[in-house]
This record gives sequence, structure tokens and C-alpha cells, in this order.
Amino acid sequence: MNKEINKSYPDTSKSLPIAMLRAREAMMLSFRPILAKHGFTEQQWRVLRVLGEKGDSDAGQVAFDACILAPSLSRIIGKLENDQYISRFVDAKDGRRVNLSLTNSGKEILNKIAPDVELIYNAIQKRYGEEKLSTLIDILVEVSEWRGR
Amino acid sequence: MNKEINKSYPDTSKSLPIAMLRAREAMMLSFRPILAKHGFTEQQWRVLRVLGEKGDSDAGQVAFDACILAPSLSRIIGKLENDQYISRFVDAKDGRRVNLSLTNSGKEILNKIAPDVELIYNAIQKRYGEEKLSTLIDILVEVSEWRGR
DNA sequence: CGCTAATATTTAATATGTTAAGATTTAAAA
DNA sequence: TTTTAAATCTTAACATATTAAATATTAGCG
Repeated sequence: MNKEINKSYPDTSKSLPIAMLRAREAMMLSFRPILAKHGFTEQQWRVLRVLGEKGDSDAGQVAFDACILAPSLSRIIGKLENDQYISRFVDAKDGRRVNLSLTNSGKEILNKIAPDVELIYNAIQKRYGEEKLSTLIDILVEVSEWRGR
Repeated sequence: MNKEINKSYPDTSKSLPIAMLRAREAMMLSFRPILAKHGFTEQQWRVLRVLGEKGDSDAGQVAFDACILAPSLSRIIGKLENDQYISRFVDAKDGRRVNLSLTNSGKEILNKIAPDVELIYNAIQKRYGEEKLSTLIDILVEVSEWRGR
């Protein structure tokens, strides 16, 4: 029996969370090696990207933007700070907040890796079409606003 | 400055993987409490669902269907077997394979939880529309076939 | 000023993700 | 047949995810 045919998805494709997980995994199989080559995990990369695009932010904001829970983020930024990619300092106006900032080294590595990531993304876009992926992202962003019940 | 406005997504929304992650997280915030109420994690639930829909399968197939890596699956099925929800036995024809099967207890808990999950899904469908979600799943399934480069 | 509630972060405990290595079985090659 | 390689699953080690609890700081109120 053909192995490839046997390896087809069951009817859990009706499940939105599972469908999103599988689609995401398919893409990450291409993206992860690029990040790994530079010694970054998915989560570390999301933190760097979010900081790069939105500029300095407090930890809570970064956690929200990068979809990482506070306890995980604490360790991640601990490592990124230790590796000199970001700096961390208590907010002057609000002693509760911890502000995060990309170091020069962090900005450099970001600009170094981003093109490789773009390359993959362009290949995906070429295969499935700009319009379809655009539709996909639009719906995903809309659905991201779901807040329960 | 308004906190809600400040808590908006950065331009990482251009990133398909991040968009999928955020959308998935939004839904799981509704689904996870239901599973937790019955003592299951996301991954354990996916294993049960996949087995329930596709029937007995070997571990490799379940890992693929549920998007769980083999080492993680080994631990998960160890626990599910210990809790009597699934049974595990070496394949008669191929001693390398381990076949997994839902026990009666596993089928029962599956039928008990599924309706609660459906309830949430129907609420999501009611809000965003059946057609839009259908389009979303179609594209996700299509993109899931991406195999790199 | 002192007290309490709210917000942010960290710690702790358990489960999973990830990579590499080990063990067993099967298939292929010499 | 003997050896070699490949496939499947498991174990190990470390990093991260998740939840709850502990800690620290601020804001609001008496």
C-alpha cells in the first residue's frame, strides 16, 4: 500500500484549531531551519521581530504581540539579554513595568536573518497566489478578535 | 494613552505563521477550559480525537495526524494508556510498529466532551459566518500541503 | 499616611517541544 | 547468508508551555 496515500489527514480537518496547527506546522518546517542555523528558536525569533517592528515595549506588550505567556517570556528575555540581543530596564515612570529594547547586535541579526525568511515566504506566495494568501491573512486577523462564548 | 489602542498587533500580521498562531490562540482560549475541566491537555485531546475519527492507527500515523512529534507522543500515550483511555500493542506483522486503539472508556469520554466543544464552535460559526470559516479551512488545508522550497 | 486592590513579573510544578542517541525489527546489499 | 542500511519507537536532556502561587510596584481611597 502506498505510504503517501495512507498518510492523509482524518476528518479532524473540520476543526479550525487543528487546521491552523497543521498549516502552521507545514510552513514552520521551512522556516525553522533558517532560525536554527542562527541559533534561534521560534519564540526567540518572534520576540526579536516584534521588538524590531514595534520598537521598545514593556514585557507585557511583547508577550501579547508574540503570543508568549509571561512566565515563558521571562526566561526567553533572560537568555536574549544574556546573549546581548536585547536590553532590559525598569520603566522610569512606572516601576512595575520592564521595558525591552533591541541592542545594535539584535538589530543586526534581525536584518541578517529577515531576507532568508522573506525568500521562503515569496516561494509560498508564488505557489498559492498573493490573493489567496491575502484572503487567508484577512480572515485570520478577523478571527483573532474572537474573545470567547 | 488608551491601553486598548496600544494593545494592537504590530506589522507581524504580514507573517502567516504568526497570524495563524494568534487566530488559533484566540480560539483555544475558549476550548482549553473545556478540556481542562475534564483533565485533558490540548495534545491528549488531539490524540483521542484522531483515534476516534480514524480508528486504530500506529503511533507514527497518530503523530502525523495530531501534529505531535514521536518523542512527545510516546509520553502522551504512556499516560493515556495508564489512565485506561487507550490500549497499545505491537503490530503482529511488523514488530517495529505500535498500534493504538481507543478503549471503551476512551470512546465514552470522547462522546462526553465533544458536544461542549461543538457548542463553542457553533458560536464562532454564528459570529463569523459559515461561508467565511469554510473558506478559511479550505485555504488552510491547501496550504498544509506545503512541503518547502 | 496606611490600607487595599490592581497590574506586572517571577517562581514553582507538571506537560510538551525539540534534538540526539539507543534498541529492536525489517529490508536491502554484498 | 551475512552484513549493512533503513524504519519505528523509545529514552534522555534541555528548552519552552501552561497554570497557579508568590513577589513587587503602583493607584485609589479612607
